[in-house]
Amino acid sequence: MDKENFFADVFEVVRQVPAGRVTTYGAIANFLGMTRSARMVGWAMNASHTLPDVPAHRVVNRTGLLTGKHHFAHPSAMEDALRAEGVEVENDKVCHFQDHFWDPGLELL
DNA sequence: ACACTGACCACTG
DNA sequence: CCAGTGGCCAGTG
Repeated sequence: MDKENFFADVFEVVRQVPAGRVTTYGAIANFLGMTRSARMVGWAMNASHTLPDVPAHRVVNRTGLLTGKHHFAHPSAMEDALRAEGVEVENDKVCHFQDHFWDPGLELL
């Protein structure tokens, strides 16, 4: 765990998220021990484009809202990708979010 | 070197 | 129940 590996940690966790599942910034931050730094997690996702296997579209806020959809190549890319994986998205929000929620510290651990 | 911003979350009133 | 405020880390102007 080096100083610069903060992003790598986030990317790695996100990379472990199975298709059809969604996680939250807070869950990742909490898993890394930075519950209060959830903002950093989202900001780290900004560098996710540097890696090919970082499904940022599976990362949403704690309400299941696709907050970062506007940061994708296309605004609809996020919900489109989620729908392609079987995740129901309505009004830029994940339906049955609780059912699709994937906690790294609960299932990954 | 200082200040502001950012794909957020939790607590308090 | 809804609104407001604080906190965290790192990067950029």
